[in-house]
Amino acid sequence: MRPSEYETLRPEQAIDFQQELRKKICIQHLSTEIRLVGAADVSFNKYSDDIFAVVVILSYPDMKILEKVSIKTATKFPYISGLLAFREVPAVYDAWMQLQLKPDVMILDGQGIAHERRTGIAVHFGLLANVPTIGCAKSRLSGRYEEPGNKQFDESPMLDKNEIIGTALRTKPNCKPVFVSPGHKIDLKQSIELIKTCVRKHRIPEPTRLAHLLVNEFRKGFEKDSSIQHSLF
DNA sequence: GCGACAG
DNA sequence: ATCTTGTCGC
Repeated sequence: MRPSEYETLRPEQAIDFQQELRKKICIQHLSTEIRLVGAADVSFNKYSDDIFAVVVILSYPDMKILEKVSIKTATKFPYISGLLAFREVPAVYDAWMQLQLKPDVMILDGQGIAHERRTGIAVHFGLLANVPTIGCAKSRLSGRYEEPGNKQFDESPMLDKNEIIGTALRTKPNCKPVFVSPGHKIDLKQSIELIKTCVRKHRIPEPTRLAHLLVNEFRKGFEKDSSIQHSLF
């Protein structure tokens, strides 16, 4: 099924689709050298079906932006906890297809296998685009965990049904941890290491943080001011 | 039945 | 996620 058809699915059918995706999950060591890291984020306007998406490609571990693709489309699928991918992946995939550079690994804003059916947005996108992915979420969806220590890079495993599904990672002292879990074609240990390497001065790792800033900047460029909105893009 | 609930 | 100013902490 194509991403553009997701909006035709009812929640129950989306869950069935996830059960199929679950059979294809591939969590393994990534042996290729990582030189390019990508990140995606989406943004919305309240009460609107418009959805804005940005995918950025950064050099690794330098964290310099090498490419950016911004797109604006529409979404009918509502936000439902556990079914986030059906709302956001279509737009991210549109942007992905327009990239000149393809990253060695992509970071998605949300969970990887740290999901009730192990099919968070990072797993979903990784299988769709056939690219290694990591889920880096700002909050927990499923799984239990002990609060990690308060020193930088202290971590604590996320457990669900006797499985380690991710790690709560303290990227900055006195800041809430981020929740890291592998999505596709990479393992948890490598996922954590890559996220650590992408952290600079902020709680959120650079690729995701920049994608977030860029997509909001892109969205705001469409705000009411018909007189100049064309000259901006 | 009640509480939890990525973005 | 979005709506929003000042404000506390490093």
